[in-house]
Amino acid sequence: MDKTILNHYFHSLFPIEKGTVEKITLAFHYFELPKNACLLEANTISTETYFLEKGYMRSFILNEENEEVTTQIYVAPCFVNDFLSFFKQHPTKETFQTLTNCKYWKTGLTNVQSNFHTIPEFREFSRLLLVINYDKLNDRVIEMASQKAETRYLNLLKQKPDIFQNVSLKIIASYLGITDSTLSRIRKETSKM
Amino acid sequence: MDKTILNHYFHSLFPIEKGTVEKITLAFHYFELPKNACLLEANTISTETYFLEKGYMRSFILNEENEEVTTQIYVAPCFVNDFLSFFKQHPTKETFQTLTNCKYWKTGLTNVQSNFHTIPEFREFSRLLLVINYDKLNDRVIEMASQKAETRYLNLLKQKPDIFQNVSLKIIASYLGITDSTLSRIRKETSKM
DNA sequence: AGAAACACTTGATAAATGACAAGAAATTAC
DNA sequence: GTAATTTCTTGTCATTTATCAAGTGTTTCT
Repeated sequence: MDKTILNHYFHSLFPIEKGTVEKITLAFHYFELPKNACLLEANTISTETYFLEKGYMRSFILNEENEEVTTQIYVAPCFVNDFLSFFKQHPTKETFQTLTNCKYWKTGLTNVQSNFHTIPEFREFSRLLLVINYDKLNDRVIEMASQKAETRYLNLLKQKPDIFQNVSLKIIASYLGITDSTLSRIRKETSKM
Repeated sequence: MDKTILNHYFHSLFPIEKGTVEKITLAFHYFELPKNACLLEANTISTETYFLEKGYMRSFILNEENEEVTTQIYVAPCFVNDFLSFFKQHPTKETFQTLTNCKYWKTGLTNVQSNFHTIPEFREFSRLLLVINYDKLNDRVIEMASQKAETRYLNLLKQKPDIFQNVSLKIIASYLGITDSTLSRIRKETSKM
């Protein structure tokens, strides 16, 4: 199997020698999931870390009214993780679900731990992955707290335009923290501009 | 200087042998700041990591209208960091400011890096610190996207009751993503219940 | 002590968004 | 290919929250 995209992702985030990257990705295994499949279910413990090579997916939780609240939309290529569940071996709060057919690479916690403690570059990479994800989430909190729905929509449209061709508006709306009716109206308004 | 609280914080997050913790905190230095002082200014590069031993502080950004948006409220004891700025040596987006007199321990990036690469338990601790902070932020995004202001206020009141005695309502309001007038009305309403 | 700045509340009104329901359009299933 | 299901839009109306402005009380500064 061709690990070009996976290997390149490591390179792009932190400069690692080619041989070292290959050593790191040696224990990554390929698999695929069809559309609307479940990668990781709520209330289970995440035992693997996933690299999404191709496709779109999301994570969501159920609120008190049993409505699905989309917490994240993932666009390949990227790592997909419930960090707390994986590293602390806690049950997940969220469910991870494919939105299109998806291609993945996965590896287990044992392998991650072994690499983390023996390969300095992998340590740096791991930390950077967390730091970058933290920063993105922080930006999203700021946006949620200080921008109105229309601005958040326009930002998303600019940052991840392709999700609008691959993810239902209902899911995008719940990711933006609004109802699908409101998103529909916002789209109508902004398309005039 | 007494590093009891600092050392204990390491223990509480991840089980580390006493001697190892003392080795880790050896290069942490004590300092204090008065109320309304600036710990870390926007557009500078964070060169140190901070442990807040006592006091209250916040981070904030300026939005387009030059209004301060509080991004985080910190209650001792906890680590206070701009992760991206510190680990990637990028300029900060946020300003970190004391809200009361504060007591800190700090150490530089060189020391963190040295510990990270030589002390396995410190690596685990560092990752856990990031993971836990990521998870908290994630919970906040979910709350912002799915709960109304009154619910968010009541949750905050339950989780960090003491900030209401130590932080101005204006700052708490902007942390909740609402105006101070709205917070004032919510408090009036909920106090009747 | 007095002035200035700040924090908090409250009123009136407007804007943003949600709730619910119905219908059209697209997709999926058999 | 048709029925069933889901997605998206739109209308009406209710709720939530913002805006602006005024007034009171509190802190800070000199």
